[in-house]
Amino acid sequence: MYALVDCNNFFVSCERAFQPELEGKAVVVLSNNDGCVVARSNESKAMGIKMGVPFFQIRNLSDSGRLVVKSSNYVLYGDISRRVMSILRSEAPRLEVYSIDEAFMDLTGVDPATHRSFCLDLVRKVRLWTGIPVSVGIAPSKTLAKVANHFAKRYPGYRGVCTIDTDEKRIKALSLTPVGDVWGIGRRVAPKLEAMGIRTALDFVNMPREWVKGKLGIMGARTWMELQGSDAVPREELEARKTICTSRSFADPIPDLEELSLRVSDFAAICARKLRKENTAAGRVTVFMFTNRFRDDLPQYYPALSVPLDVPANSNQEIVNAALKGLRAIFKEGYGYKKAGVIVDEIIPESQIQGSLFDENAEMRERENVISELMDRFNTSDRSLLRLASQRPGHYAEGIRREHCSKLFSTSWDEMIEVR
DNA sequence: TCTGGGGTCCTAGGACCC
DNA sequence: TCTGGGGTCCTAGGACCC
Repeated sequence: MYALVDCNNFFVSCERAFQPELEGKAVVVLSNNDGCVVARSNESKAMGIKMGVPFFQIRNLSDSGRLVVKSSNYVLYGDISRRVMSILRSEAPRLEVYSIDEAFMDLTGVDPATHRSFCLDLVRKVRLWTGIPVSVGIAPSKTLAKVANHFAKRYPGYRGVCTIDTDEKRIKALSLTPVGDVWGIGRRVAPKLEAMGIRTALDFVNMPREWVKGKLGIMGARTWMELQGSDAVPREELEARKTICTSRSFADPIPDLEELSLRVSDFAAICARKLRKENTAAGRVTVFMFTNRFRDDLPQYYPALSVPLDVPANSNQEIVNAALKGLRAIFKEGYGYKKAGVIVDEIIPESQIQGSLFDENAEMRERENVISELMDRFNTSDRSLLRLASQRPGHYAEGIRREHCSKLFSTSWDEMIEVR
C-alpha cells in the first residue's frame, strides 16, 4: 500500500506558518513577476479565484482588502519542504519525494490494521513540528492514492486521512471522481473522453483495456491498470536530471542585446551551478527567448539555438560562453523580449567526461573548474558575490517584480539552498 | 499597463543503414 | 508502366505533471 502525503495549499501554508495573522483569511501566492496565481487558501478558492489567473484580473479584490496577496518566496518554500520531507523519511523506510509538496510513502512493514492511525499520527507530527497541514491518501496504487487524497482534502470528516482498501470503496470513490481529475488524464484528453460519454473514473475503468490503449497509448493503459488497483507506476529512481532549464520573464520588455546578454549570462551561470551541485556536466547549451505572446499588435519572434560543446562542461565560463554565442546568433533588433532562458542537456556524470586527446584547452578548462568551485563557496541561490564580468551586477531578483514578498523566516543567510 | 517556471515520457516521422 | 523489406537512431512536438 502507498500513502500519498500532500501538503494542503502548500505555498499559502508556508506563508501562514510564519504569519499566523493570515489564518482564516483569503490568501493567494503569485508566480514570479507577480504574474499569476499559483497557490490559493481554501477561502480564496471559495471566492472563485482559479488557479493560474493573471493577478491584474483580481487586483481589485486585493485593493479592497478582501484578499491577501504574497509574492512567491521559493527559498522559504524549499526550506519548509525539506523539513516536512525529513519528518516523513524518519517515519517510513521508503519515501519517493514526488514534488516540492508531496511524497509517496511505501507502507510495507506497517501493520495494515494500523495504517489509518499511523497516518493520522503523521499528520499530527508534521503540523506540530512545521506548522504545515497535510492530507494523506492510502491505496494499493499511486493513482488510487491520489484519488484517496482528494477525498481526504475535501471532506473534513476524514480528519486528513482517507483509505481505499476494498473494492467497494474503490468503486464508490471512482464513481464520484470526474475523469479529468484522474492523475495522468489531462486537459486535452478529458474533453474527448467526456464527448464519448466517459464522465467519471468509473466509466473509464469499465472500458476494455485494449480500447483504452488504442485511444490513449500505453500511458493511458497504465492509468487504467492503476485504477483497477494494480501497482503500475514504477518507482522513481533518484537519477541525475536529463535537462536543466533556467528561464525568467522580465518585468519590462528588453530590446537590446547588451541587457539581454547580462540576463542570459545569469541564467547560464545558474544552470552551470546546478550541474556542479549534482556533479554532472552538459554536452549542449540551448538559448531561447520570447517576445510578449499576449500582444497581438506587436511583431513576434521566438528563436532558439543549441550550441554543442566539444567536451561536456559545467564551469560558469564555458556554459556562459556557449549561451552568449547562441544569443548573438539569434538576436534580432526591433523586438521587445519578454522572456529568455538557457537549457543544458546531454548531461553525464562529471566523472565520465572524456577529454579529447588533442584538447588544446584542457589546462584552461581545469582552471575554470577551480574558479567555478571557488565562486560556489561564496554564492547563494539568492545572491552572487562572485560573478563573471558578463553577468549582471547586484541581486538575482532584480528586474523581477516581487512587490509582496515575505521574509526568509526559516533560513540564515548562508544556508539558503535550492531544492529540487 | 499587467499573463510563471521546470521537469518527464511517448510518438511519429525522417535520416540512415544493410 | 513497373520501384523491397526491415532495422536503428534522432528529433520535434505533444501530452502530462507539479
